Amino acid sequence: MCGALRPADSGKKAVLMGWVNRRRDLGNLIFIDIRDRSGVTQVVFNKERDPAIHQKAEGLRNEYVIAVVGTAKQRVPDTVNKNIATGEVELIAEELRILNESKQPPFLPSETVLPNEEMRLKYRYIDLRRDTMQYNIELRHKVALAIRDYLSAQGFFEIETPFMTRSTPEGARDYLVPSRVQPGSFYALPQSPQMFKQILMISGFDKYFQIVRCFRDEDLRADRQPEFTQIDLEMSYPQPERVWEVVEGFLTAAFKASGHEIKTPFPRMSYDEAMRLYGSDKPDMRLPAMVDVRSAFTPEEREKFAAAFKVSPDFTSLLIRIPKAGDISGTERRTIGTYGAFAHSQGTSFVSLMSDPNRFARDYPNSLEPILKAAGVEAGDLWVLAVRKADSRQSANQFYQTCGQLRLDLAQKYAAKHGFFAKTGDPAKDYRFIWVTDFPMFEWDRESGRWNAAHHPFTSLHDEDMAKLESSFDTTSDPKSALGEIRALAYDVVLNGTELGSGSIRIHRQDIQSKIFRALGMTEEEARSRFGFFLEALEYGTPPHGGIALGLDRIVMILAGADSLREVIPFPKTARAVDLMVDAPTPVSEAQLKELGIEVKK
RNA sequence: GGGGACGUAGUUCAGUUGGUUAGAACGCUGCCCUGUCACGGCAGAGGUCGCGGGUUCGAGUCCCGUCGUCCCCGCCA
Repeated sequence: MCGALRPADSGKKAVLMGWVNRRRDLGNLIFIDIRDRSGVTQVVFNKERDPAIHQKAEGLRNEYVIAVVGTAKQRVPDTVNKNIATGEVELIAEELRILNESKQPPFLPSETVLPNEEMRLKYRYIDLRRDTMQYNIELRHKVALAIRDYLSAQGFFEIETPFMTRSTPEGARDYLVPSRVQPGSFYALPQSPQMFKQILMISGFDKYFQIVRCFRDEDLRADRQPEFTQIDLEMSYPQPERVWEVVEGFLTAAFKASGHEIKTPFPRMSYDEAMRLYGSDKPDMRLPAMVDVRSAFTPEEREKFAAAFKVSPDFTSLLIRIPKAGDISGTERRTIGTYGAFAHSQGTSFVSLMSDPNRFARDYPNSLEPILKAAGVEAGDLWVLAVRKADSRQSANQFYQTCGQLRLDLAQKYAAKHGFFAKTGDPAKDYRFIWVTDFPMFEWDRESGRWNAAHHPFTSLHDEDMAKLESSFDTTSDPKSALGEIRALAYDVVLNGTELGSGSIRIHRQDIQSKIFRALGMTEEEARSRFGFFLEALEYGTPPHGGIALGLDRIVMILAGADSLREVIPFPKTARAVDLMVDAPTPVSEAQLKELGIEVKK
């Protein structure tokens, strides 16, 4: 391998095969860096020593594939290259074979500046030759392997489930596959193997996992691809804590595989708390929480503030703190709230911001100190007070969420100053995990005017909330229904503000499952027609069970320090869900369509 | 569906107030060079300024449309 030679090998014969990474032609002396996935080695062609082979080497160009036979030699001290692992040796070429030539590539893998992503994706095979991509793909392999090994050792079976299955209720849009044998009918690609893994529990495979591709036809983001890989698992008879333990176990193994020792158990926080403190159900714990400072106002100044901002006297006032943002000009301060997700979410329309410390000190001199103290503000920190406009129809949670977005926008803008997103080498700081628990069971869907399952309709609820469920059947089309207060036995694992995975304890009794469908405004007949097979299965002795699924791509992305899933997926799709290399999707022939009984509207 | 950024040589970019022949670096071609390692030196080739339309005496530059890539909102049980 091209990255393997060491001083101890000097004098040995070696055969290296790989690409010409760089050539340095000094005339009678030619150096070639030969590269494969393991690294690079310098090969020397000396005209004096061997004119024939030297002449052949003159014809070498970037990205030619060659085989070199030679003798490894320790370099003399002042010619050592400390930048590469093989820098203390070189290969004295004795035989050179050109295995294949290369056209001039649109860009070179050895180039330090990246071409734009369109180019990288179109010529992905060249892009993947680059060090970082080779590293990321290797990392992905190691992480997946570590997880497989861990789960297998814990008694989990990896079991495959169908890709061609039936369209699932609710959730994301399905990718559909037309049936030729039954024209007009379609398979759907799984958004997740949810029902199959529950069926596996009913089938007695009490510990299941699968590293499996899932498909969702929704718009893409940097951390969302239409096909992505989940670490999916399910087990019988667990408390949530047991599921968390398994996840913490395989994440420990996965992080160890990439050289990081993480600490378990992860901290836990309820959904309500996460919303109040971070304005998000996936809090980024690397940054300070938001603090409600309303009680730190003096009574008089609270009145004054409420009047000035036209809010009721018991207003919620969140202080968002960005540490060490340093001096910020008035002009810059006025742009707060005009960029990023906060502006996009129309936060400015119902959230008022106060971000001028001088003005605040002037108008509320007696409250300043207690407020800054309550929020832990230190010199050099940027802080913004956010209050909800009185006439707003937005819910308290929407207010928290919007403030949470502002918190992230600001943190991103001043990342270079506070440095909380930079890797320190200390896993306890670099990787802030948290379990978010007790999600709401249902969420109101304004468009369809009914309640939806927040997680999915097979999620269990807290025993104590059962009464609320049973008393709410008359209010299933009321946005103020008590359904909104029911807590699910659902949990997310979050890392640095990214949702890694989501799971729950499932419903294992048919009578409770029916009640959930009723709450979702579904009649018995509708439920039967949509997943009758599943309801029937529940009636044949279903053990209590629960599980979770984690995004492998996201885990690897964070470990790789990448900003996009495309850096850890060999063949990803663009924001318009196009594969630029193979040019998919494409129209298909009339004949193909006809066979499937499909007519395309133009 | 909506908002924003970008699109100039093979690649990464610069291109002033609209003004004569559109530049640089890397890559490419040729020549020189025996210790380079992002080798160096000399010479050279390489451009439908994404595409279409408009304004203008004159458009890479201004306007409209369109296509593509990226980021975000909506969406993502």
